[in-house]
Amino acid sequence: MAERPVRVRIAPSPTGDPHVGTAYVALFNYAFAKRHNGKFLLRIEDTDQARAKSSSEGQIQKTLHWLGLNWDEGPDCGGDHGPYRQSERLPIYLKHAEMLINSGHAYRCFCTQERLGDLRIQQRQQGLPPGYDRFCRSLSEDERKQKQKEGVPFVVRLAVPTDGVTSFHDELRGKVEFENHRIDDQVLLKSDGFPTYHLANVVDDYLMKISHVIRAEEWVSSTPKHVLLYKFFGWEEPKWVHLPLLRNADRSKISKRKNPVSLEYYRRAGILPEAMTNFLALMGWSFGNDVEIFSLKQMCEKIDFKDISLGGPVFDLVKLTWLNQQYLQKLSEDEFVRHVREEVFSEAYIRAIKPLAIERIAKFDQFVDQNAFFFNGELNYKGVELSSPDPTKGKSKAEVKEMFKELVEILDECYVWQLEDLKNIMETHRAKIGWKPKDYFMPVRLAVTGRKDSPPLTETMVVLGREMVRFRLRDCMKSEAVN
RNA sequence: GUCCCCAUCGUCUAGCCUGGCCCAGGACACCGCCCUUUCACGGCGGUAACAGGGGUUCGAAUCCCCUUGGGGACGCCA
Repeated sequence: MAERPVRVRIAPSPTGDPHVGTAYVALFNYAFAKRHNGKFLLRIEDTDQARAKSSSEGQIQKTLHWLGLNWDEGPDCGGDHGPYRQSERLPIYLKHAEMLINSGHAYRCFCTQERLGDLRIQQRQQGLPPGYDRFCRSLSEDERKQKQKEGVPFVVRLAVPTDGVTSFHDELRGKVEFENHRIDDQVLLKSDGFPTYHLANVVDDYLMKISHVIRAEEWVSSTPKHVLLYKFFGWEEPKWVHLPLLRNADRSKISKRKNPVSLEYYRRAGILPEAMTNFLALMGWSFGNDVEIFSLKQMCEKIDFKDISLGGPVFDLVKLTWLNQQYLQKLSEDEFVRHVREEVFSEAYIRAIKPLAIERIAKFDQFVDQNAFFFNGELNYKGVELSSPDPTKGKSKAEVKEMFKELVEILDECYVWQLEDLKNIMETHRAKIGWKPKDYFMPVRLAVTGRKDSPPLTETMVVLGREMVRFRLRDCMKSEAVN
């Protein structure tokens, strides 16, 4: 097998905020491309119509640029293998799905969501692994034609061989094998005509001449489906590289419930991009010779899969902070001033604060003290009274904590961070649990601002931003104020 | 539950492939000392790990097997 030119990609799905996991995988792809004089592409996987968010793609681009992970081909800059947005490639997937149907490697499935749901419940009850029972695979030609004529909605499924073994070589782990009878007949084309990840990803990787698929470990178990697709299309497989998964402190897969995962949060918190990429590089990879502080460029010169360890690394804010300090200390005076001006006291931010602050100050020298919480990251909740010591007059610590827990979860699902929506959300929540406004809003105010005398709460939350508000509520829940 | 992956200090890791140089090295955190009119930075030192059990071998953190533990996947999400 001749060595192909290195072409790798980061293929984020534009749902929600750009994620540290995306940056992590992007970093290794980028470094590997640079190391081998290859190309690094950005491809937007927006095939989930329900979850795709229009603002997200721009955020992803902005954030990757912030980190210095610039791509050679992508939706903004083009390239020879575009378009680089999957929603613009629909006919391609349709054509390939048809190719598979015609070659007998895929089939139309007319089963309803209800039937599939029932099937799953049944299988779970019987202790069987959930999966499609291949009902439609044995439909006769006439039955199939009849259903199509009637216009019954259908999906296209992969016809996985019922016996044999599918294996692949993972560059990090070696040979990984799966018995075919355990592989589900994966949906390739949804009933809305959009492809699933599996089809779109394989087709695009092939058409975009991707040489190495460097992605997170969560994909290992679906790789055999991808291998099968390459085989059925008669295409040469890429090299497979599955990076370890970033973890929460409890070692579960990193999640927004247990960690700030939004890159935007880290940027706002004053983490320098150099520190972030350096830190991410340390997750699973080591530079060698006990060197811990190195630039992206240095990493690009040295990256090698053999230096990646496979234990899932815990994303440790403390070490990130220390690393950031190292970079911060080395900033020149000009860089320092620029950063403080543009990131900490940016004009836009001060303008946003102005209407909230103006009523509460008589002299400018009061501005900083009154509004410090707009510029701080974590707050100190020591001695903050969120609850009432007298249970007849207010809520207990436990009640406040429970309320925060609920609110945080509501806020987690809140993708539009806008005044009216937020007001409604919180008012609805308050009404639902039947708390008096004072009992409800004061603890939230204290958690979010650290003080009783703040500007209007919801307005303040809007200015602080979703990530900071979520972070502070969570942080407060860990403090002695509610425990 | 089923399949797959993983396993060195609390955390990130070096060493493992090519057994001996390892009673296991570095970093973060923590503790102590020094510097210092404070704090921080910095310097020096310390506590702390080869998950367990079997093999193989003169010799195992390193190779093999089992157990245990952790994680991931099992969606018309990616």
